[in-house]
Amino acid sequence: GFNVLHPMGWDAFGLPAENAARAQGTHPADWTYGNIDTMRTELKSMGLSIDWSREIATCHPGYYAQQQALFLDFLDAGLVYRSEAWVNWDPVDNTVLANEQVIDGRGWRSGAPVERRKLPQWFFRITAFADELLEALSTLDRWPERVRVMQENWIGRSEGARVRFAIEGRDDALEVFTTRPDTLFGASFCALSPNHPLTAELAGKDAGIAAFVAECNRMGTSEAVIEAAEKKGVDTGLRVKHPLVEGHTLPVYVANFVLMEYGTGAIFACPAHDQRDLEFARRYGLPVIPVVCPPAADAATFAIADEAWTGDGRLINSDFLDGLSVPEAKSAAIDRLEADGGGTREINVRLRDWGVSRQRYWGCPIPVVHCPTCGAVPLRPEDLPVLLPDDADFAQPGNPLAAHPTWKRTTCPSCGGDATRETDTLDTFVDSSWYFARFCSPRAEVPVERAAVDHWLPVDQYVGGIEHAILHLLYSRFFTRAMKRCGHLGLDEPFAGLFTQGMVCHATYKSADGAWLYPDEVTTRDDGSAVHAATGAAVTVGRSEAMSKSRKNVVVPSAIIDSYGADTARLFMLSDSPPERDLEWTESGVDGAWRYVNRLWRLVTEPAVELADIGAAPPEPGDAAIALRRQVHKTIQGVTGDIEGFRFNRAVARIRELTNAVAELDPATPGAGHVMREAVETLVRLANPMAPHVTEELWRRLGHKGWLVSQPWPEADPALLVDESVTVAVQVNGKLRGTLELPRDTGREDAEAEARKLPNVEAALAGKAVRKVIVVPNRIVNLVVG
RNA sequence: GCCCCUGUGGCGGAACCGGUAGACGCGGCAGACUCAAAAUCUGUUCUCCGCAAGGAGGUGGGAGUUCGAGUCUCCCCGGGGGCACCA
Repeated sequence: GFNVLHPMGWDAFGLPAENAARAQGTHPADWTYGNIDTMRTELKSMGLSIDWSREIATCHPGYYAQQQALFLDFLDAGLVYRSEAWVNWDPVDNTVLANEQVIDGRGWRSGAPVERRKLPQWFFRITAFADELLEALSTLDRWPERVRVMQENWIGRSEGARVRFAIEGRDDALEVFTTRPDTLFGASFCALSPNHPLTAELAGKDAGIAAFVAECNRMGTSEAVIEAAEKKGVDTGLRVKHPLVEGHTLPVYVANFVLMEYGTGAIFACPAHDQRDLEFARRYGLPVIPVVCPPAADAATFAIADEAWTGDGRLINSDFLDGLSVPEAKSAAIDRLEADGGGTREINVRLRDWGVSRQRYWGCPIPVVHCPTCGAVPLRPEDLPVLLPDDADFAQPGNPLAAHPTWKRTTCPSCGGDATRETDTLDTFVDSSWYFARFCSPRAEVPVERAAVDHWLPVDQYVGGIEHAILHLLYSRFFTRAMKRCGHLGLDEPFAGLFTQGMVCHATYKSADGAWLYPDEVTTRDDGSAVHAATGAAVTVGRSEAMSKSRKNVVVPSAIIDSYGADTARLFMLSDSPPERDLEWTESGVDGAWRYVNRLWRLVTEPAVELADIGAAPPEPGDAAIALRRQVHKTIQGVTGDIEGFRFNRAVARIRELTNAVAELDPATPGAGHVMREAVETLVRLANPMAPHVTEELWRRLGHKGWLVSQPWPEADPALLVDESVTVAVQVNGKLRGTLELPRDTGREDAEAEARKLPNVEAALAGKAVRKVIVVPNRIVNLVVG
């Protein structure tokens, strides 16, 4: 009864296609469209009711041309810029690598040591929306809490102050960001990032500093390296003036633990209350002055040993801050700094602007040209699209677009002179950041038709894996806001409801030579050991993990559908595991679903009781028939609620319970034929979303015309949802001693009296005085004895 | 290190708001049908004591709140995930 848009599309640009092209000599487009055809066929065979008329592929010019138009709009709106940035550079493959593609400091493909390089890159100004993106998380009440928390952490807002330290003998000041202005009186030095501009300036004149910076740049950026790295630095010789203590100066170091990417790239250090600062201070013999006294400590004797105190307490050794709590002192210190011009209140975010340049062929070309006189010039909208050349050479390393002999040659839209195209393509996460909007008008000659998106968006129910919690879901939220700013959309949030489903997992198999094996290459012997089916060689069974092509622990849907049918595959996937949890794929589980589908079939085609004709007047039903009717209607209500709440495993369990009850009905019960028809039809209707094919066939066999899927969803009769009698648990001192069948809503006194009559209860009471009686109507009677 | 989630039979998992723990399924065991097997069907299946009726214990461990705790609180342990030299 709902008007539902349920489309499907392909996020089809990206590295795998390009790597396959390099490895197999196929064109990325051929490889990609071939895979799409295979997957479309498999999805269709599952019977997923997808609207294929809206199918899109992000690698199709019809899609990425509109993405280029959006890029130009964003550029106009100031949401795109070009800037130099440090990147991971693979010197063998001649490309930038994402952080995830750098393993132990080496390129994942080439194995070459990765270099840090500064390159001009295109950025989306996602930080312009940092506050909004954080604030609006609280409005996403149909999102999982943990996804909101993850985004909150990722944005990483922290409140603090920007503090200026005037440099002795110079006109400029060193600016630092701190969240602990309360500890300013405990400052014993300042430290610069090795990549700080001032560091670069000093390194030009000081070989010692230059050598230290070079050493830092050689160090990998991997977690393991950082973890093990010691806090090291070098004194610059510069001295800065303490902003709150007249005449007090602090030394300035370059330190390896200060990041250029966060804050101002420089810090002031209070070793007593920051562990890194403490380690650094101990190494270089710098003062450690406690300024926050823990609640349990004595201010007169409190001293720092090996651990910095980062908790709350009262301020000491801090002039006008003495005696204040940490939050009070933070506020008071900033007030003083603002009054003196020594600093300002500042909020910092961890979120960085989104670097979208990739030195890759198989992605959306960036619609910009580089002109020797005009610089980087965006194309005019009428110049779009910029299409990928079909004849790129994948045999050579590096970016095939840059290496193409003619593609990049063009003229400047501004001056008309010779110019070259931008050869970087967009990060594939850009492609997936607005596709949901494109589905509303998939063939439009503009990125989105406003009327269509106003009608359909936001997405009412989004479904995706938890792995998208930060990247895709944050980028899409940014894109929606950016598109709104450019007039394409009228809303801020793309996804009103989000459900994060689990992954399908399977054990992994490895042969003795370390090669991964597909599950169907492996058989299990009677003794439980696994062997290679063809050779009989021993196989190592690894732990179950998410199915992935690289580990070969995959079972292709078509194989299951071929042997069991789509209904069995669907039913199995829904049966056991709640959808947000990972699903362990086992053959035995599939067998169980297969048995159920067959059982349902037999129940309808060979019923134990002849089903009453549709519309025949029912006789006076027997008790068993009445009870089954009640269960039918409770099942309708339960399954409906379970489906709406994404508890598909519970819904399947309820359907199976009703199936069991139907099978147990005594055929001699008066009215059995009528209740059987109602029960069996209800089963077929409730099972239809899970197993559509067999239930449609059964619907016809039950004598109906037309499609079951077009029938309204069954509705429970409220009169049949309440039982006339209820089972009440009877406890003595909270321990179960028996149960009672009582008429619904039996009074407290009557319930207690009945409870006391139970033989077990009498024995348990055994003359003891009942001190207290708790009666929860229709549920429990608890007799408390002294 | 910080943050979040999670822990229930041999296994996947049920259990609304604190009220009969283990629904439903898988697997196992026993039986029916069969020459036999497969398929199917029936019974049984948390642990211990007991012929039985029944009793005792039991939701990672320990405390607490409560008439009553898988569910709430605190501490600890295990598993998973996120962030991380973030100032």
